[in-house]
Amino acid sequence: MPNESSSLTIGALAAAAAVNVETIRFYQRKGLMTEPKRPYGQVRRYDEAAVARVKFVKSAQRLGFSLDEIAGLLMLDDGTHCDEARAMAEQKLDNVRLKLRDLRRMEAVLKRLVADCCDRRKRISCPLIEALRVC
Amino acid sequence: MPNESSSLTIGALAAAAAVNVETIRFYQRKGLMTEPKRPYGQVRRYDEAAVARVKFVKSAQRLGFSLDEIAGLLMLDDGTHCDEARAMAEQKLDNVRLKLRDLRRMEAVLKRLVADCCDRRKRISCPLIEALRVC
DNA sequence: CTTAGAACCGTACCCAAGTACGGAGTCAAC
DNA sequence: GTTGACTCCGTACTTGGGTACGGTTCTAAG
Repeated sequence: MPNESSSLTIGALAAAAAVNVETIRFYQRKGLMTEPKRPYGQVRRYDEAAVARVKFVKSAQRLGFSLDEIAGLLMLDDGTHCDEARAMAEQKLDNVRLKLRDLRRMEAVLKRLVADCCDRRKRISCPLIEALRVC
Repeated sequence: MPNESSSLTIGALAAAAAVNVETIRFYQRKGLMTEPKRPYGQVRRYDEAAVARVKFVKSAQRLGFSLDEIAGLLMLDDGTHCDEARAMAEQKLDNVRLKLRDLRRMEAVLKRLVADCCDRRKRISCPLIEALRVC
């Protein structure tokens, strides 16, 4: 009984990555996951790399990347298409830095809001909207 | 002819905030914008605060907040419900800090990818997935 | 062997966040 | 006072990212 860690069924993979089984199948249809071989008859087996991949997709999504963009990011990773990969990475990097800039501003605003909120001596006007107006 | 800056039609508002007219109407239906009075017969007029509000919604969206969350953020702003506002702001702040952490990691990874990409002496393996695995 | 619980597969359905459409009303300019 | 652009409103459609369903096939345990 081959009980290597690299032998997860789709259900085990989904559980390990904390997503729905249907989500795995959806990602396969979208090309975000390759469908692995089927060493035991008709049932596919997945390894730890697949778990990492699904978790990566979920992380990148939380950062606001679309599945199409994530597919692009994942392609950077295969070693070939070096120039394209570099160009994409540079563009994503700009993208990420813009998000960072906005988020830092948001952090500052929320921090101030929390600090000043119930301090009625400092009457706050509208720091939230004000802070993001400069975009 | 009252040409005050606080007298935009919906079309002018949409243009000023760089969104579709339908989006403004959609936000009104969602309660993200209040429908203003109609000083000239049947046509609504908007002011600069409305422009700021729409831009705020768009900024917050880029940071990954949903429209429902943004509605919550905007309610923080009315001065009342101080305790709730504070609690929401604190929760959002945690939220924002998590995003910042992930994005910084992503920035580092992409930076390295750009630097190392075409340098075949340093054979990169899989920094992208690796970097976000720890979530 | 049988049989319960997965996996497989296609198709249908769902929600969020808009976008498009079409008919009716309004307004400013000519 | 008509024309053309704009507004209003309701309803329908679209896209992205899944979820659910239901019939069939596997597979492992009893």
